[in-house]
Amino acid sequence: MISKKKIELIIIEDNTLFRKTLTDFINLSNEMNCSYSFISCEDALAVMEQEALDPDIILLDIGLPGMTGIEGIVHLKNVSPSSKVIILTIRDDDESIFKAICSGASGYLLKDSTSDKILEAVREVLNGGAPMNSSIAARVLKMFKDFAPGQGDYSLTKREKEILKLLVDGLSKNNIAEKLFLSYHTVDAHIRKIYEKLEVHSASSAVAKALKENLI
Amino acid sequence: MISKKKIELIIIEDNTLFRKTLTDFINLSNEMNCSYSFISCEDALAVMEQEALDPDIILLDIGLPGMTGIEGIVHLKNVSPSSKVIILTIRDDDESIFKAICSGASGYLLKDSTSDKILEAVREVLNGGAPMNSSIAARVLKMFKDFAPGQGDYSLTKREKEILKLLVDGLSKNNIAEKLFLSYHTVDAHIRKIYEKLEVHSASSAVAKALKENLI
DNA sequence: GAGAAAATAACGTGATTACGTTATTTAAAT
DNA sequence: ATTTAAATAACGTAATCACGTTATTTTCTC
Repeated sequence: MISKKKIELIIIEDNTLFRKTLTDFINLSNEMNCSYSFISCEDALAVMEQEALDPDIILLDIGLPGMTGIEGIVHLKNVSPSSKVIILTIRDDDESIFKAICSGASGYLLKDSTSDKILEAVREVLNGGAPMNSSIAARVLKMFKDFAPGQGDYSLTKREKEILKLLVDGLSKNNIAEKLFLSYHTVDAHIRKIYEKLEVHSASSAVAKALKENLI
Repeated sequence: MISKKKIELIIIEDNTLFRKTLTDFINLSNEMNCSYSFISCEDALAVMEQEALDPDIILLDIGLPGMTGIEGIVHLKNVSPSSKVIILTIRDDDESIFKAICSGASGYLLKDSTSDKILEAVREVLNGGAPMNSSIAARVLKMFKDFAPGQGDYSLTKREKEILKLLVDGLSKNNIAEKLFLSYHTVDAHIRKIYEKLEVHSASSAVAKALKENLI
């Protein structure tokens, strides 16, 4: 039999039953291996540093004694940059999801996921995917939409957009004129049109509107 | 046998083979029904309006003759507001994903998904989830992170942040002075400090930096 | 091919800004 | 208790800006 290198996991989870069950399940498969599991990020970090662990995947709970899993992500990625983190938690509030994603989690599963789903998620992450429960995905989409700037359309022309872009970059009218090989007056005229269309009266406001509503 | 109301689907897809195969597969299940399928949004909209169709789910391709699926979402939601749209496409570029989400898609599947996955996705959407391939989810997360502002810290003081906020709102120095019951000179001094800390030389640049890096 | 919109350019002026420089009074930090 | 940082304020000036007004050329669009 050809021996293929197993996927190395570590689990950080304070619920002993859940941790043991999951660890056992993983070790039953012959494609994955979990030799280390911890009840806190602090423990995990200490051992990982000492033993130079570099797991493929870290399954991470959020509600942990000591630092939260979310705080832990950054530290874990520090001692083991190539590890991918999959959050495995009961928390499905927007803030947890948001922070986990922003801290660099590669997946986000709820604890009611079946063990099979969890193993599948591990495979997906290693394939560049970002597995998550569809209810989590729904929240992410909602937050995403909320962030996603209200693509207002002020029917700016190409030139106007170009000049607005340069305003956003902090250039003065003279700078812009130079850069575009235009007369100062032309740039001035364009900027007036921009102000008119955006209903503003200063470069700052135009820049603010451009950035807030993604006009560029 | 108790007859339960079936989930009503419509499919908008210009590839005939794919459309027929999927329609047949759906109709084989006894929980879903697809009596209408179309090759373009225009066709779908016309019939839906005329026959007052109100499907639970619309499976929608992006690359269609006439208007794109993405453009179609808004119109479809218009004639049938309660319908949920699941995008079913080969396109996995950021722009398509972004626009689809912003237009109100409830799910985003690639065409290489199995028929079973598609039916599962339909159920998930009706349960409030947002099914998507994990590769799509990964891109969404990436975009999400990119949006999620890089909380740069320029150690602005409370007052400086307050004034920066007002600059973003488009107020002039005099306006700000009035608003905060300060002398013009004080505001001027604060703004200079802000410029120094942000390493900029104009209000526009400060505003741009503030918005890009969420300093306020 | 006529009309509309966009892009180009000019002149002037009062308002506003950016910045050099200096200084006093609180409020933290050590 | 003393240094440090923050908040307040002032004067002056050259540069820049916002905006009223007008005008030509180029490029769409119907």
